[in-house]
Amino acid sequence: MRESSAAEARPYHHGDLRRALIDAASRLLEAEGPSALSLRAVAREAGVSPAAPYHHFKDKGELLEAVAQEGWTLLDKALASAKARAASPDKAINELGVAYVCFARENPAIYRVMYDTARDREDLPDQMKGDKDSAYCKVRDTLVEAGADPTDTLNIELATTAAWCSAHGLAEMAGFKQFEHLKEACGGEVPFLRAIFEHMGLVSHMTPE
Amino acid sequence: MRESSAAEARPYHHGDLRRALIDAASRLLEAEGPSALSLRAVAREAGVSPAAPYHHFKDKGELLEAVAQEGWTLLDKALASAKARAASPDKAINELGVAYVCFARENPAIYRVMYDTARDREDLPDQMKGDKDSAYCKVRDTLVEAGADPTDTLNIELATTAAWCSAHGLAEMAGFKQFEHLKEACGGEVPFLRAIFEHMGLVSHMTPE
DNA sequence: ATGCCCATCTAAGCGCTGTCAAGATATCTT
DNA sequence: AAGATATCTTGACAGCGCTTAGATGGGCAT
Repeated sequence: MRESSAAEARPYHHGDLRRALIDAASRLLEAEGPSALSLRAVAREAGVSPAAPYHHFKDKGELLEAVAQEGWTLLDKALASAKARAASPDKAINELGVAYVCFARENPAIYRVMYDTARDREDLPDQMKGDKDSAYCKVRDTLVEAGADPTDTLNIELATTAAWCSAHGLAEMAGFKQFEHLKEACGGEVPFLRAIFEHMGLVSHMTPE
Repeated sequence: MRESSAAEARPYHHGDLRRALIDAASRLLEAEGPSALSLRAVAREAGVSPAAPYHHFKDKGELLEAVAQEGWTLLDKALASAKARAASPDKAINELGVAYVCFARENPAIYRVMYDTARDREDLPDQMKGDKDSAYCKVRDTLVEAGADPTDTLNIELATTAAWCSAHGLAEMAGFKQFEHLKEACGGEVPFLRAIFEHMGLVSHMTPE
């Protein structure tokens, strides 16, 4: 009776059906889109009966939450490597933003699931907001490194929130074809994103000029 | 054979089932949430058989598109009256932003449907982007009135897009309970929104200082 | 090694869904 | 008055999420 730990190490019949289901769901999700994903299809993809998933997840929502968790982990990695790549601290925020949007654009289905499950609970996962080196804290620390006053916590939190919301809004809208001509005028999608983030002026309001 | 015009004036049996279905859908949507909305429930609410809606809409998606259309019209009105209320041009953009987010927070279900249907087609409705006095143009004009150079069209479009994305991101995230303490610290939801928009600095980058 | 326990998986079924085809009914046109 | 046509209903199909009951087989105590 040691399956109370976070992840069952070695289930019985299938090997690791929980893992297989999450993978199958991610696969179908990115292939068919979030609205087309059914629990039965996931079971089919994993080669088990339609009722099998219910021994590993309370319901469909819980499976999606597990998929979303994976997504937040991936996003965390993407942001970490973007921050490592950034040349100077005051350019790092916009680079984080670009990396954020690129992640969302490259994994549209999982990105959608991440926010859909979060909104259902009106609660962002700890992974994003709570942990010491979460994505949120990465943004906040970057703002401080860029010159924001670390003692003015309200202002820092507001700025971090502003940055996050901007990136999320851009991530959701960058796919609309109305912006195609703007992307071309900027010379590609990434330059377009950079230009938008510069317009948002996320740093200038934090530094004591 | 004059039903080819935008809205059937006076259909046969029901009176105006198309209208009644849209209203019923809006009602159920705001009451039960987007995920709980079924076409059959809409028909039930309108007092007709489950197949009746198919004489007015190709499928469920087309009904939702009609509901979304109503939403864009409502949003347009909200933004127009916010702009009329604004004291000075350089404060108007942030006021538009606050009004935008308030609309989304007061009509969460319809707001979701607006963007869900738009994303399905990767295409925003003309009502938002195309028309001469659409919501998009309202934001752009406000930026010009606040001092942006109207001849630099690329810059204006980027700034308008940046503003729109920021507002949309904020609208989607303002519901998360992680931000409750920030709202309290700011003295309410609207002051919180104002503070965030100020951090986004949407105007400062447009005016030639 | 045997036998029990229980986790895992399957089979079958419930009520729901979106959608369609066929038929009934009311309105418009002539 | 009669035919055409738009509207609405009935009945059906496949698929969905989820539940219950039963089959299967690995882990563990004896």
